[in-house]
Amino acid sequence: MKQALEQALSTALEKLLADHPGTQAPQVILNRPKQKEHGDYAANVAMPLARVLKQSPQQIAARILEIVQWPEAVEGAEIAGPGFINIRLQQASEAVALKTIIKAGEQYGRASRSGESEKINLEFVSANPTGPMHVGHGRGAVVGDALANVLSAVGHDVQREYYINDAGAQIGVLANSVWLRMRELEGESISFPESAYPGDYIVDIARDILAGHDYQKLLTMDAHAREKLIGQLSIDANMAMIRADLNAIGIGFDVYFSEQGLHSSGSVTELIERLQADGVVYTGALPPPKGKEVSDYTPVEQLLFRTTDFGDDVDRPLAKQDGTATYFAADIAYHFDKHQRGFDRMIDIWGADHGGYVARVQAAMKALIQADAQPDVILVQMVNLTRDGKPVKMSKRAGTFVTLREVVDEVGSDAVRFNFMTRRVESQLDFDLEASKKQNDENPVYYVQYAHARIAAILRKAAEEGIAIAKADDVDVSVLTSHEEQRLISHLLTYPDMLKKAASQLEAYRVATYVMRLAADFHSFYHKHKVVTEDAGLTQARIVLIRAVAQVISNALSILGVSAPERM
RNA sequence: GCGCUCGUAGCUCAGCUGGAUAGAGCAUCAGGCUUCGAACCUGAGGGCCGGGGGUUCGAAUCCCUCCGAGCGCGCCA
Repeated sequence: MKQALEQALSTALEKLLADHPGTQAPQVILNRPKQKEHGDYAANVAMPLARVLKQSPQQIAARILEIVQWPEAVEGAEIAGPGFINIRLQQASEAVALKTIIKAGEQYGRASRSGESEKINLEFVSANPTGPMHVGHGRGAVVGDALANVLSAVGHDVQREYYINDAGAQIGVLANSVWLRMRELEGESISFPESAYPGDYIVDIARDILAGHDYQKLLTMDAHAREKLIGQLSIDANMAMIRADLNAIGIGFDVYFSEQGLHSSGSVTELIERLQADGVVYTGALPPPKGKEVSDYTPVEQLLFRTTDFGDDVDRPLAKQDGTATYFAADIAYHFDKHQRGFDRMIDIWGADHGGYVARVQAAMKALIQADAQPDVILVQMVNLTRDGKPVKMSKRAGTFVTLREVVDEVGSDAVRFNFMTRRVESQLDFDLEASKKQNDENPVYYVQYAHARIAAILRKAAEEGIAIAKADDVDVSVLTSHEEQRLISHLLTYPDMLKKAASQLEAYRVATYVMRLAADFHSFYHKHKVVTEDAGLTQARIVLIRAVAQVISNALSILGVSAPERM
């Protein structure tokens, strides 16, 4: 319907502008007015034309209305306010679309692959394999997974990828921490250094390794080889834990990509050579950092990438003083690798604390590819964990660190996932453990699920009453004329557009706000109107309506990774 | 000091590629269950959209500036 109206207006505009050669017809975008008096759809096309045509928007709108050939369902259109064209549709003319929703089922709102489909690589979470994930990682995970669902839903081919930072100094720290705990478990008295990882999970890993390996042999083996072995075993253990924790909120990946692999395969060295050949690398010393007190600053000659030529603030080191590659060097190699794998587009979801990193990666890719190959980076702001409104103090060292797994175990996957999706990623998020456990107004996830369960209950009731649910095609839905019914119908019809917008803007939270509003509309309808009544025709029509509502709620929740229960 | 993000009702947030009277939940107050699930609904009060300037027919939305908060700023990842 919307498309038909836009088409009609576009055609009218073309005719109108035939008298004005050279003027570009503005794109017709219809929206749903907030107020019922403003009709079912509104167009503002006349207003931007006012300046070009040197006529008042009202005059132009009047001309358009003279020319336009509306589709049959249009009852009337009038000019209002500063020049809006408000379109009224015939009573209940949109209700027939309910049948399409029911027929499409889980597919409603989804688009299949088309010429516009892109092959997208979406990298998210990528938590270091040195310990458990915290709630901030959880937010990134939930946002990333939902975004992947949104992008797939509109027809893109999405690969979910996890970059494992299994290289660098932190792995040495991890190996050392585990080794110290192993020795402690074997009876040695160890003073645990501050630089080591303190968590209990380190002890667990140590115990597991001892169970599978001969301690005496480990003691006597070459220290370097031992560190490598224990490091790898510890990474594997942590990754298994991370994967299990992600699984607990229903998240999995298509690809786990190892940073270590980039080093061992020579990709990092090759990349640095490539950059050297391009002449964007030099040896030099960086100026001291600004605004941060560095007492022992000593300039160091190192291999620098001239990222300032590509939009960065300062040049960035590719190699450390000892000659080994920096994390940055590996990360460029990683992004280059993704590009070589043939993706049309890559999206990275990072925590806000990595914000300072965006410019250099994009600069690097610009230097390397000389095309539009920069990743879209989505920065997810912090999560402030509270309990009854009071901040939960977290300190890794004091052992009061709250992990994502603990939160999920306490409040449940659905509540965690939905609450993480109710805000834009740019906004910091307060997550209250107690409020998220409450099954009441403070917790939107149950509000939405309740609407779904309520519809299931009505359908059960109808079945008890012996009402056979008619095929949607055989039902006359034109009787759904009340305000509440019309509202629900028009809201249901915007679902595909909402999804498209969420995809194009990379804003999956729109699905959550959408489904909350839909649930609200349903609850209002429920209180005003009975579905199962004496009037058999009306009953069938309303059953079609609520089935469509349940379907869309279920589809939306599925994208968010939240269950749509029949009973609660 | 510089960069990124944010600032909207008492609280938490939508609305931001400019459009009509700025919305929702919580909290407060007043109502609603003999009737399909009250984990719900209806109504009321509550706003210099952080301050100021600009762009224009029109600004919460765009630009500049100031204030405030978070994050980041050498050879960690």
